[in-house]
Amino acid sequence: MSARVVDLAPHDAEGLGAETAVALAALGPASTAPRRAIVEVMLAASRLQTPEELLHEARIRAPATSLATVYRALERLDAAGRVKRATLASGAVGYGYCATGHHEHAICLRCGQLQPIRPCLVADGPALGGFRVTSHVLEFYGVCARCAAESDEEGVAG
Amino acid sequence: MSARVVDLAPHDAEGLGAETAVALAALGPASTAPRRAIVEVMLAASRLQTPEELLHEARIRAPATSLATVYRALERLDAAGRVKRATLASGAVGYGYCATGHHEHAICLRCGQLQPIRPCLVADGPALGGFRVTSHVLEFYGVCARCAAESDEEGVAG
DNA sequence: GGGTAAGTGAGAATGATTTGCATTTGCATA
DNA sequence: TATGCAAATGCAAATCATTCTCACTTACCC
Repeated sequence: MSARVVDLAPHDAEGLGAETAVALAALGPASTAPRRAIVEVMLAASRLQTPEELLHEARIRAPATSLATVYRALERLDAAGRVKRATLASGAVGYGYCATGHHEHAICLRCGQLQPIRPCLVADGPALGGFRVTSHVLEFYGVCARCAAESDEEGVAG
Repeated sequence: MSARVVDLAPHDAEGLGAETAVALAALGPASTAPRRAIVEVMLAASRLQTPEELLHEARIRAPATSLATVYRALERLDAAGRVKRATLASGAVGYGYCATGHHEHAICLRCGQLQPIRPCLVADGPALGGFRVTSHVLEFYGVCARCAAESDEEGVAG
């Protein structure tokens, strides 16, 4: 990557409305309360969440939502290439919404923060010795600025 | 990636002996038949294999090997950063040995072929807006040359 | 060769994820 | 606005990869 300047994309509130529509479309033609709730929760979050967490949040908006529906939604969003799944340091599995459809992220293993990287560092196009690339994933794992600051404090304190 | 020339690394038979030692060391101080079998199977394979497949192959070399031991080995190798885990197109989960410790691969979703990319396209070093990178993963998903050729034949035939 | 800690196999347990099915809901049409 | 139908849902049971338990075996150091 040499000295190329790369930024983490800021959380983009403006695009939320349009992206909500995209996500709902990925779930199917019907717009139901549980689907809207799940999609809104995932879009509002800037970090990976467990299915249980998603369920809890979604129930605030649509109380009858069930865990099965959360999984069904994740399955469809995943089929549409819009879901990032990762195992966090705690061992829990987190899911996050991937608005760009490009899978280049910085993932904090401490808090699950999921930040897209822009511009994309890698292109899909080139053939690798006859290998036909259909998609790619670039992930940087580590500790986000906030978690790093917290652990620094702990280090001083303890 | 612009027009940078990148190659898939050829399967490196010469390094197998040394790498076997590295892998066994990652499993612990004792050199047992099941461990040697599992490591040899993983190193000999150029593609992702399911735990069941690994067990089957390992039993050819060490008949008493059990699935639990395969998982135990995978766990330790993973802790050493030497395991690549991916879900294939079939839905099966495949594990492969990652000799370089660098996780830059081309993965064929059809047959599970796992080829390291050299040289690495990405460095761990740079800070992403305060994000401390500890590791990264770059994966190109697609269809390897052989599977592509096969599906072309099918296309002509059918 | 003997002692001991580590490694192992078998099977049970676990827990995330998926599925079946009766019921409910959204949406198009009358 | 009322109605019909297909899609969506909740619940609970089923599935299945993975992990754990424990009695037994093995590798390794002395």
